[in-house]
Amino acid sequence: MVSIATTIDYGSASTNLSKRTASCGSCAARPISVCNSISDHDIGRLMAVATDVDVDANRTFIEEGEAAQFFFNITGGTARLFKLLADGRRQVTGFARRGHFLGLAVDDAYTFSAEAIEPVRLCRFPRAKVYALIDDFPTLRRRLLETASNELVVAQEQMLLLGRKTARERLASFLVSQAVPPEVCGGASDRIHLPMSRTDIADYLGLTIETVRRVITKLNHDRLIAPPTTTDVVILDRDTLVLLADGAL
Amino acid sequence: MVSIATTIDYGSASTNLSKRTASCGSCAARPISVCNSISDHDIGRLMAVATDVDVDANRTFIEEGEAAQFFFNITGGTARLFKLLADGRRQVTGFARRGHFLGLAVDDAYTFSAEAIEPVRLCRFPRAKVYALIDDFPTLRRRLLETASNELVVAQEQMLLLGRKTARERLASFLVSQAVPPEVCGGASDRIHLPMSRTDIADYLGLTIETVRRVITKLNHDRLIAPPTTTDVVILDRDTLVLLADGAL
DNA sequence: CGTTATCTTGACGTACATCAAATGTCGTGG
DNA sequence: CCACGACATTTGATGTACGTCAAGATAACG
Repeated sequence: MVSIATTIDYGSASTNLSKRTASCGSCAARPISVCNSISDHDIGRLMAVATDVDVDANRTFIEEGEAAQFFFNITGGTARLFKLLADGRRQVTGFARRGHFLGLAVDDAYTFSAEAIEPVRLCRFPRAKVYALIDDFPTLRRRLLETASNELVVAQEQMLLLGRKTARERLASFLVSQAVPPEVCGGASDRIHLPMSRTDIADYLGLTIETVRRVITKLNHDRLIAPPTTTDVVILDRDTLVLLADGAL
Repeated sequence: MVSIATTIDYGSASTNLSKRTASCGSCAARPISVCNSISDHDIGRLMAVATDVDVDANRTFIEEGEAAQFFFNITGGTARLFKLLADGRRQVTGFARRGHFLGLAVDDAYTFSAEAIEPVRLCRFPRAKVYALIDDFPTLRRRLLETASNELVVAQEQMLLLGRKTARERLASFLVSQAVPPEVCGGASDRIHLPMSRTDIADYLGLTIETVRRVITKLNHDRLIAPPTTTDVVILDRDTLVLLADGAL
């Protein structure tokens, strides 16, 4: 029922992970990622240790328990982050997209897995080299602390969702949270693109795919969303969804 | 059903929050908290902006949504951290004890509330003054980043618990996680002290107090724990509990 | 255009919540 | 020291939101 993660293969030529030197100047993630804490003048030192990596859809690029060799910055595509129980039950802890920084675990092993939902492009940094560099860039460490703190806030919000919200409230929370993907775009869009599968959404919200579907149908009947396609949802009544998400209805 | 948080009163003489100047030299939290990243030689600069605060049991000292004026370091006692929904449903996101650093939220407002479970002693720092100081102590920022990363790992583990574990597995996870409270103590103790109420435990595990009780009774019948008192549990079969917690049974 | 995975919908089961009442615990004051 | 009230804990009876199982429809993919 849950697909077993495939072995990770960073090196061989036959892999789907092609490598090349990163170039920050034209990077789409630069303006919104942690690396914008380093000036154009100094960015070369970071770029020198970075490698650009392509990951095919559904490919695992971080596996829980493996030695944490790298930090990653997602420069394109979307990934799911998750943890597994012994019998295969899965909890998706988050979705990561362009600009998301990964690998902050302090231990020597990753504490979660990451897979590409759609083709992903990564900027990859050897942890050791970043540590050697980081003392020269206090602004980078400040930025990393900000990032970790923000993720902590999001994680606590998700605990509230998983521990105390109804299925309907979980879906409302999810849709509202997904409604502002393009950081560049000024106002919040009401047309949401959902690259992840129903299974991913269910595992993110602590539900089953059937319940996700039934609630979506219900939200549609209640005129809160338009009839959804597999990958897109249009929000019709954002205010009500927000109230629902906060448990006020 | 859920008690409304009382108004916070830091200042008046009639409050239960007594204040005095902190003295780091004799502080029980110093060896295990973020402040151990600063040398004895430099600690005076941090001590100069710190205030020692006593908080009575069940008193709220951080309220979600309030302006985040302070960082806190718990030097004694235990606190519950939690978020509320509009109708009073509560999710306890964690328990904080001696050495725990609080207030990392980047926003200008706290994103969670904190209450003393038992009498708590806090070391309180004005955020602005810490920010003014922090650039002089890169080791402190590193330590804060470590702390935030560790909490993130714990938060993701809790998402797995809340989203995918059964009530029995949740209790097993909780008991195992609480079994190593004294950081100073070498080996893990099998006698667990639980200062929090059943309601706190239930709200932490995303369950009701009745379910918590029934599962505890069952764990006792199964000889995994000894008959518990209100505040203490003795683990009889840690290995089995760990397997249970990991979903392997 | 066939093959296969994913999604959808319905019927049914269950783990946990809710409701209700008895019992226990603890602080307070006589 | 003991009586009392308030509140937390415990236990049982019942309800339900969501999970499980199963079958058919749709979409993805080569």
